[in-house]
Amino acid sequence: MEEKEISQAVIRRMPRYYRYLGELIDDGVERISSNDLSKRMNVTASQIRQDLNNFGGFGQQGYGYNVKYLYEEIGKILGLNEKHNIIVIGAGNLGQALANYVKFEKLGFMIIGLFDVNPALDGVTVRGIKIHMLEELEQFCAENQVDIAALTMPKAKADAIANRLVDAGIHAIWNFAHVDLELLDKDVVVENVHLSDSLMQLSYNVARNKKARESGS
Amino acid sequence: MEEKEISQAVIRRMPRYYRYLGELIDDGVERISSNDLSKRMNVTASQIRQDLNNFGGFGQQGYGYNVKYLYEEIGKILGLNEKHNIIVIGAGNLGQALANYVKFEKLGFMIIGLFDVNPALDGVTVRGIKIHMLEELEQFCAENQVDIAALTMPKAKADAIANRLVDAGIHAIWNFAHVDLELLDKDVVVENVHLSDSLMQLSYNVARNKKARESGS
DNA sequence: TAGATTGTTAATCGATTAACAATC
DNA sequence: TAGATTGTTAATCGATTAACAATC
Repeated sequence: MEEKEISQAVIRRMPRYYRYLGELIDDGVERISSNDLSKRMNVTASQIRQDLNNFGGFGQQGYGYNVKYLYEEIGKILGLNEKHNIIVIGAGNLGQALANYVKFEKLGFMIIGLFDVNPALDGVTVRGIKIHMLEELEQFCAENQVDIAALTMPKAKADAIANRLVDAGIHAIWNFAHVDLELLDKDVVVENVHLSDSLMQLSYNVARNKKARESGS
Repeated sequence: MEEKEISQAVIRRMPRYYRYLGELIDDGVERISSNDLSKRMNVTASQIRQDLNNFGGFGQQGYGYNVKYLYEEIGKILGLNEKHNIIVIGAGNLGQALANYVKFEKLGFMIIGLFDVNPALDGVTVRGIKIHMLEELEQFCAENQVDIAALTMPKAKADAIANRLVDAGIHAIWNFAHVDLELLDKDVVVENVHLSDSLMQLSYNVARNKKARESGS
């Protein structure tokens, strides 16, 4: 039963394959070779074949890959064959933006509740999703199947709430707070979205690009 | 004048160093060794020294690094010594959430305008920032110094608008639309934030973790 | 000076690319 | 069957870690 660990570098690329395959389906393309796909996606055909073969042989020699089949298989790999219930902690702008984003539902990620400390938001709904007070968190988790918690509150509170969530039995955190969560319990998956980090990376590349433009040209 | 290219793997880590150094300053710490920092950040001391030495020698043998100095130098590397003006295309939930996020301003990223096609939003302000109609885009760019454009509109429109932005002289795009932008002009820096990709990566790890828990325990 | 810790070179590890035999 | 294209092994490349001489 030894499962070989697949690197996160590979995992990070899977959603992109999934997206391109979805577009191919929309375009009515039935099959595609790793070579053709590599040209569209700007990666090497080798990488595509290596990546996919981490999970099994989805293609056929002399034929290539069946687009629809591969799309579905990658969906399964990414866990999209099951529904995931999400709660959002922090019903500020970002939290409400997430609640309003219908795209996630199409992928099977259902936002089933928002939580905040601001009494003015108590009972307010966003696209039909109710905002609860934070103190109801544990009870809500006991009464509902919650798979993922998205953290959008200020970083000062993130650690404490993350640990409350873990205690309430949640094993997955989508962290938008600008901290590295310190979770004593190791059995938790954290995915960070650090917007300001991303903006700083862009800023670095802007400066570098500008420099190159000024000297290079 | 040959500039050695620094890998994006290194660049991606710089904002994290910057954040930890900021916290050390808040804690009143004056100096730190790569070894102590490595323990806090959960990386190797070797990596810290290698990363920093891409940009120069900021430390001192037998002493370590001066926290404040290193913080400022990394800030400069990331371009935070200059102000950056941002416009946001798409004044929906996400666009407005970005406009409301004061954190960016503290880092020198000023959002100076929002753009949308919805006439109902024309002239509305978000935290004092005005929403313009999309057709005013070119004129706005001509009259204002715009450094970065954040794209938060539906993906169908993203490519066309990205090219308009490039034509209007913008060299940096912070792309939240779920497409890979195809920009004919190569002199543009793009940073992607694909929230659903990130969610799918989390979903994969949830499934893997669950499997491990069920068999492993 | 002795001790500490950097900057940097060398060794290792992992990820990507190339090559090709297997096979549809 | 001949041609195409995969799955997979081998080669290369790049990134991370270890080691240590330089030096504060």
